[in-house]
Amino acid sequence: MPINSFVDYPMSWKPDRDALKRPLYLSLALLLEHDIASGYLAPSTKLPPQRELADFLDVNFTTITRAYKLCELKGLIYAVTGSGTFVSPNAARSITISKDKISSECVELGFVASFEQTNPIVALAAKRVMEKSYLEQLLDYNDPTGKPHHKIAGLNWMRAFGIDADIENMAIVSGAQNALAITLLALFEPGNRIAVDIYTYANFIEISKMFRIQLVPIPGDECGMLPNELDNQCLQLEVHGVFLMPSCSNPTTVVVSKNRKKELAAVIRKRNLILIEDDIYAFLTAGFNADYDQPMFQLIPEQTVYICSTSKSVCSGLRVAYIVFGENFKERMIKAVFNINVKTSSLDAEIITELILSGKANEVVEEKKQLAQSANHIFSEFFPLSFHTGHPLSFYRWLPISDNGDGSRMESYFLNKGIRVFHSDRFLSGASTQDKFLRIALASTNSLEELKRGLEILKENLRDLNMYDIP
Amino acid sequence: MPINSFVDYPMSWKPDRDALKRPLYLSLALLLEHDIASGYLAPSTKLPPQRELADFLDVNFTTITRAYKLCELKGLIYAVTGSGTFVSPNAARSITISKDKISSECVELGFVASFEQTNPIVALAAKRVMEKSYLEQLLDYNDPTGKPHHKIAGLNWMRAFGIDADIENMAIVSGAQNALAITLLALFEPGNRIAVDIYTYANFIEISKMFRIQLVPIPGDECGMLPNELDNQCLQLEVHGVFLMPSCSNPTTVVVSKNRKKELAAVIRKRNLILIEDDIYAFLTAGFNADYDQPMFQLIPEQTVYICSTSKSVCSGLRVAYIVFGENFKERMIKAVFNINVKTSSLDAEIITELILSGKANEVVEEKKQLAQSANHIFSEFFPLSFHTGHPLSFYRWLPISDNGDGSRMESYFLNKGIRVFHSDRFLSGASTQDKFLRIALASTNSLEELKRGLEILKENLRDLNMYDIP
DNA sequence: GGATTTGTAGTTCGACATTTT
DNA sequence: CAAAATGTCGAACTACAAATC
Repeated sequence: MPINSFVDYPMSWKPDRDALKRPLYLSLALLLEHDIASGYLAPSTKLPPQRELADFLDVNFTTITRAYKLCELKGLIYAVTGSGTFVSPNAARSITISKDKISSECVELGFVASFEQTNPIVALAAKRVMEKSYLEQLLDYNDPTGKPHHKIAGLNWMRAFGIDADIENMAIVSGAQNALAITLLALFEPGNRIAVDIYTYANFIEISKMFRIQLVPIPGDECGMLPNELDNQCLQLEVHGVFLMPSCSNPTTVVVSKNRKKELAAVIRKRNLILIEDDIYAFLTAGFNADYDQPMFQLIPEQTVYICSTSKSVCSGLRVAYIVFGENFKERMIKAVFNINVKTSSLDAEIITELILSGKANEVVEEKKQLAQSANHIFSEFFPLSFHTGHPLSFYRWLPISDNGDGSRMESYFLNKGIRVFHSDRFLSGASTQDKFLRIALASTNSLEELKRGLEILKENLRDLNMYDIP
Repeated sequence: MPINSFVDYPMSWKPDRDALKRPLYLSLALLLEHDIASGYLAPSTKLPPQRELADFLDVNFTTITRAYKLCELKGLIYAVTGSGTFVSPNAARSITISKDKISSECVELGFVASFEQTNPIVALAAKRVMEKSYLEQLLDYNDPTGKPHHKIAGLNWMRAFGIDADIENMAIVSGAQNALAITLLALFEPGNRIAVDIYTYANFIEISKMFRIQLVPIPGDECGMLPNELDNQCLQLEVHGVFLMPSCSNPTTVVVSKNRKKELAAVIRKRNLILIEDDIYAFLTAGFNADYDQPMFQLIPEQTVYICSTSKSVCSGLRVAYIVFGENFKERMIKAVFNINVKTSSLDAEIITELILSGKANEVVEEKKQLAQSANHIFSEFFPLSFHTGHPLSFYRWLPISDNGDGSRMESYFLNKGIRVFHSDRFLSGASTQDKFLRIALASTNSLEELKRGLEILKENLRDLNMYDIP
């Protein structure tokens, strides 16, 4: 195609030449950002190639590179060498998932909570903590990375998952999300790249955007991310890290197999990547899954930040997570903990510690597992997916649908029908795919009865929309 | 001076030509970083001008610009157009201030705590909270920016300082440092500039470094930052924000006067800056200082993030701070709260709320003020500085010393003598100054007796060193 | 106060790698 | 498998702004 073809084949985006001010690259980036935000450029639209747009605007093509790069860092577009530059699937809206207020009529199948029915046990432990003679010592600035006895309890807790570490190599922080923020700030720089599953934790996508870290989507199979694909991407781009949730990937429910962990660890070692291992669902997998051996941290401790939150396993409202890291990350991690938190409330940590040491935490876990089993059973009755290979106790399910429409419109549709669900578009780390899914939270209703009501609505509407064609 | 003068007048830094790999700019930056970290290039060393070094290495001078820029973003060096490029005073070490373990023999006059003697009152409130019938509701994922009744209590609390806002325009986060991290992530980008006092909060310097935000030091007088100087800097550079602690600047104890607030607000409005108003010491100033009127937030609400932590006023171990922001920052701020915290423990917020609503928080404040008055009185007996113009109840004092040595060596010296103090170098936002100080924490000893012991050691040693020549 | 020194910022150039055709 | 399309990255060029002398 000749370079001047834009007369015959109109470019998908023709910025107004006269609207451009100097500096050109900035002005151009702002124009592009505006046209994406306003919806004028729809997700997945292919933008003009750098050279073509440069020719049209009569500037050097690397000026376009710069403008595109700015927008790419903001997560608005993504570029593939050889193919072109495209508007991101999630460009126009925030995909942050949090417990927003929704109508109380509405059944929550979107945000994943953690069977809050077990909280009375936690409340009891909180009361016991208040009887402690050393209560006042929990109220000062000391021990910013956590009181020693809190850390030891944490190590005890994680030993069940196979973690073997020293209290010097860990810190207590305010939940998994907080741990991710600390890790990204401590070990990565703006412009760095982190490899992730094609569908990955939506809040990780969002926080990466905020920190200007680019995600590199890596294909996977039913055993997790494919080591070869990871290795290939590292050859092609400079990749600095990998983010994985091996015990139960969010949103796909994939469990990384023992062998796959070893293969992935080998690539990570070879390519000298930093592994962020979010093992929030370790309690569901260790001791349950026959194939489970140990976290990846144990395979490559010097290159791993292991994150173990108690918000799914014990209690979501007490913001306590453990971070475990190798010696070479220690200084940077601890500095980031200071800079983001100063410290985490020792009171919350004390309650979790009390639960762990008294054995009540295990009771809670058992009860949550029971509830998860029941919930998954209910789900399977509504949607008997013969090919479900994910975690059998997952707190959410990944439901394939046939759909070509807009993800957010679909979510609104269901919201109107009385249930909240999340469309797979929210979880896309890169380009759009053919296959579409809904993530259905099983752990967020007040009762299993309510869950059934929600799934009933879901099934009916999927039938009506002709989107669920599996028997 | 001819360009080739490096033969006659040796350059302060002559990187090994052969050690350079491609990419040149990166390799050069790493070399420079190494030579600074190793101490080979001492703080305040003037580096060769870009063109001179370029000539020496036979590359274009903008390649040097790039290498220098990289190091500047890391806070290792700073550049002044017309004057040259210099190694930062704090380049080689981290200045993060946190409550590290120090020998129990040692008197803590470095880290500023908050008269932890009042914590029994807080412990009582914690116990009362556990009796609440709605305890379990504090343990779930709901209300990520804070429960409505917690927010209302926060607004009540801040009303005493002159804050008038809506619960929609605030969030509860985990302490002031956490609030700063959230604000920087939400409203600034890497490479942005924030104006600060020449001596400013050390942890703000550190966190800005981590977020790759550059600080622009602005001179001030006994009423705070000078509006003209701020205005001038905005003319010269693109400045995006200002960081101020108007009620009692850390470390200088300067209180920004009513009029100065207005003048500064005018410049901030004119230059369209974002004001980060860290008002952690509002409780010491509002209702005490006759000149006090209201926070700067009230003057320019649409351009301000107001941060009000309870860790100095009520309890340091409960990590609770309120952030108040205008409508145009709301969306970005709330998103950042999700991405860094998900939420702050409602249990901690409930205890603070209980303290506020029961009036006990005010009791705590009164007790801390009493202690602060006594501590300041003791300090003045040891060091009768006639010219002390700062806050009379400040939790720390800013002691001028005559010294030309290395700040960290001086700190070690005192540590060996049995006290921890912080040298003014830690608080430098830019180039070194002539005047040197020590920041002496008054609120961190277990008793006023211990404070006296510490000040005794301090005074003796300053005399021995001939650094304290004021009667 | 004008020339010089020094740093900043936007743009262009060229070599190169990958993907598509 | 070669050619074309497309994006990436390091380096150079140029205009300019501020500080110094």
